[in-house]
Amino acid sequence: MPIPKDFSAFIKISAKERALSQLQRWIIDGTLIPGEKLVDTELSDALGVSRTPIREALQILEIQGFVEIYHGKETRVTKIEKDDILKIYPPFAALQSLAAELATPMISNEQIENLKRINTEFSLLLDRGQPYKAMELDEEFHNLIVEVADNSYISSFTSTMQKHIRRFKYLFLKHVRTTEQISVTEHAELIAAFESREAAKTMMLMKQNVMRPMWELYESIETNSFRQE
Amino acid sequence: MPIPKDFSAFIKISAKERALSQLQRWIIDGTLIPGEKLVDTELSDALGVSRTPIREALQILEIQGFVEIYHGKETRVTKIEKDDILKIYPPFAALQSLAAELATPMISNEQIENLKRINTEFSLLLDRGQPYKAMELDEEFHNLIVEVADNSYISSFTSTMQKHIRRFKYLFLKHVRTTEQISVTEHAELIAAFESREAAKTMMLMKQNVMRPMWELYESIETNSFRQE
DNA sequence: AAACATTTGTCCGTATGTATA
DNA sequence: ATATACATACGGACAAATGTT
Repeated sequence: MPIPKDFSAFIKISAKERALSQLQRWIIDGTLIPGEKLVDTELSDALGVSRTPIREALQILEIQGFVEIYHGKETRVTKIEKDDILKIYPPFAALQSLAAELATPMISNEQIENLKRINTEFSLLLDRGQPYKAMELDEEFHNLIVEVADNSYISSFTSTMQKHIRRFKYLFLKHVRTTEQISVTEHAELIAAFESREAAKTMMLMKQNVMRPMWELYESIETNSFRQE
Repeated sequence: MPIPKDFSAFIKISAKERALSQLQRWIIDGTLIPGEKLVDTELSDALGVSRTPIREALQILEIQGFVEIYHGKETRVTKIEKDDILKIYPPFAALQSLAAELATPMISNEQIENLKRINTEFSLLLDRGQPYKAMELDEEFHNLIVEVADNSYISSFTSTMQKHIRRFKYLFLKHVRTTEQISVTEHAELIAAFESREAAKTMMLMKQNVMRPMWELYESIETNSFRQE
């Protein structure tokens, strides 16, 4: 029996990849706090790999905007403040809206069924009071649309932006209480617009669905209510 | 006399930065052709640095979408085909349009004068038959607006997209004959909309000014008229 | 199938640069 | 101003993985 060589369960993940995703997780969930100094020798001890993959991971994190490397001096987790939310959301919304536009003529019935399934699950998790899980389903909903849009430039950028948004929620909200049931309704409207193939409508609804939480978040945050070096 | 330590002329550029910008240049101008295999030892010889900064540069180029690293196997310059132009422009236009919207209430009279100056120069270069120089001025025009929008997420993404577009032009057009005089007019209309602070109009005009060249380019290219491995 | 050649991935020592006493 | 401590940047050697003969 022929076994495919790179069957996903057996893909070997490199030390660099491990370091990258671990550091990313730590920065997003606040284990590594904004402004914290990162020393590669310490990180390499902590993660059990040498300094090289750590450094490579840090370079990538710098490009993604999660750390700042002061040439020859030091490396720190990027700071973040309340008003940053106003900078992150608009470009994210613009590309999500574009993704919706591009997806409108492309989306299959099967994929629409999938969106419905995700939205039902999303609603259920909100009812059950599982906001973290619900957030993940919301992300899944949006990512499926990006996938349908089939544009690697959009997907790579939105994936990074989504991580920044997630970090923001983790840092500023003790309990992620985003996206109330109104989002479920918006999703349903969006799905209906996909079904009737109204691109202008999907664009508008998508923009709304992304931007509304921005204002809710912004107003629910007291200034300086967050940990920082 | 006190000499500022980091006066720009004396800033030391790291080996990684040099390698990155050189490789980027080579990929954009077609010295390194699509699909070409990149061996880090060869590159380190060619650039006179060790493998470490080369590898770091390649990681960044991978994120930017200029090379593909096949884990443990090989690294190649990304391929590109005629239809890619249809994927690159829309997200670029979406963010440029957003930048215009954000810049509209922020732009100063001085910055508007600057746009006019750039557009005049741009027009002059087109008349003189200097399309490369003209392209640079066009980029300057758009970059100034992005700068005014003051959003690092937008600027980092658009900067990468602009490089992809430039690469596209270098690979597919023997003589960059982009942006005829119609673009000068569009810029002038855009400037007028900035002056009257009409955000909806600047958005629309910006989108048009970015997307029109896409179609012109697309139709001026015969299929498979480009070098590739 | 197995040894080889090639290239990438990782480790770690050292040089360089920066900040502090 | 000089020396010292510290962290990063770079280099070169070794290990692991892949493809080939």
